[in-house]
Amino acid sequence: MVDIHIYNTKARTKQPFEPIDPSNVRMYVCGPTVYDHVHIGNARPVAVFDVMFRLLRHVYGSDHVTYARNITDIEDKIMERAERDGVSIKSLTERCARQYQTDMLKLGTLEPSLQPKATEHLPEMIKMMKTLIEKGHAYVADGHVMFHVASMENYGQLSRHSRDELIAGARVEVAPYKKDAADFVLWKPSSEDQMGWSSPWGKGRPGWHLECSCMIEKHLGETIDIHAGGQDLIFPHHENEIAQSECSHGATFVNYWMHNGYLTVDGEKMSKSLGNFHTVHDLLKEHEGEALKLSLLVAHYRQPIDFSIKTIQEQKRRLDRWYRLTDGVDADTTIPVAVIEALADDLNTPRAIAALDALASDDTAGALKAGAQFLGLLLKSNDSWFKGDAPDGITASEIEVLIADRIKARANKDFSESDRIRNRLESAGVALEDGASGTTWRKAD
RNA sequence: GGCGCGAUGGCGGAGUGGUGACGCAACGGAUUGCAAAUCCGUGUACACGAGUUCGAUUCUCGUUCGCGCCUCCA
Repeated sequence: MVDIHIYNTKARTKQPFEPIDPSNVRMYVCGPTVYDHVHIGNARPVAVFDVMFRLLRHVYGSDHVTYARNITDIEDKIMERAERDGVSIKSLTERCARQYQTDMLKLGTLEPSLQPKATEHLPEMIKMMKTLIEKGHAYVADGHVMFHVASMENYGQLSRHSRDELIAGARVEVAPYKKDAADFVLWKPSSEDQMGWSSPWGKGRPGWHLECSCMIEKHLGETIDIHAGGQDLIFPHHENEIAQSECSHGATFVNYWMHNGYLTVDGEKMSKSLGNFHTVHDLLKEHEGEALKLSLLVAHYRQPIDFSIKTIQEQKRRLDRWYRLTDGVDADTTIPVAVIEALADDLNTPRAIAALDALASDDTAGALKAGAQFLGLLLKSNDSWFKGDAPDGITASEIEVLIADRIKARANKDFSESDRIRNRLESAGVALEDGASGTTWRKAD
């Protein structure tokens, strides 16, 4: 049995991973709010924790891991966007959720076991709020249901923020209905024309944190093994999930918290206002999904990544090399130990990739293929990888005709004609390679 | 202000108390009509200053610089 070690945010240290139930290891990852295309930063946790999912399946068996990744389809930004675009909330969220799932699959990630949606868990949310009110952890004020932070002894255990610090550092105006500046919203009132659900406290909608607590409890149980997401979620999102869940059921909420580092562009956080915003959807038009995914895995997940197109191109070249080497080679039936060991050490993907590079030679191509495919790479045929859909403006058969003409010219030592044909193909985006077994072509980079 | 993270060669990026991971780029060579692809070869990197040590890029302290979070952003 492989020993997995995980850096646990709760303990701020690397710990051996011991599942609650090896026959059902449970992991939850915070997914996107669906109101637009997701950006490449949103894809980082998806790519990273997909590797975790694969590793857990490898170690505990593919039928013994449950991985849930939620879709947040209730949020004020959704309402604003739907109104701006004049579309219904439902059509907006469903379209975006579908697009998200399609794009993530193109990155070569596995489909999670479950993809629960907030809108499907209103009864559970109402039930949790009732429990929290009964137990004195929440109160009703001015149409809101608020979580009362002071009612929880060890609030702040994950982020290491004390309630006092929060109040001292508060940057926003304290809403008048709050008993305490640190209190947060479980439920807020909706006007007639806003999205909302009926509840014992009137028509309203849930606060952001409540859905994750409820979906985890319903689908995975009161205590789960791994909860993951971006570093920015540590506070307030995950801290408040802990508060809601542990105060409502009393059990430990999560044993291992994993948080991926930020992805920046030119050293700055990606944001629309800075104009450095790259959506996965757009990137997939220009770049291979596998190259995109590898770009997200070349750095350790807890390190920041300064994203660039150059990185994608570098990873494309690495994959080109791996594809050439493994052409026509069957993948070994076992995954290289070095790859598994690297991943088991707190998901050290750079080391796993280096291990694959070390296997990138003719006599270990089968191992390379097995290891790469374990990560969801090298899954295409070489034809599809190098040729893909024929480049714009020229068909594969036209290319073959020109190659045949060029072979004739070369046989006649008519190199000016030969080069003319090659240049013509090059300007059409086709690169030629004269190998020992003849001339082949591929799409130029 | 509070909490936390980081600084490795031209670039990306692991790791380690004592032989320069790995990849990209660059350069030289082989191969090629020329290329491409491939193969062989080439590199005195660990922000700065102290300390601990036989020995520090790795441990400790300090400095500088950069970044994130502090109520709804992965």
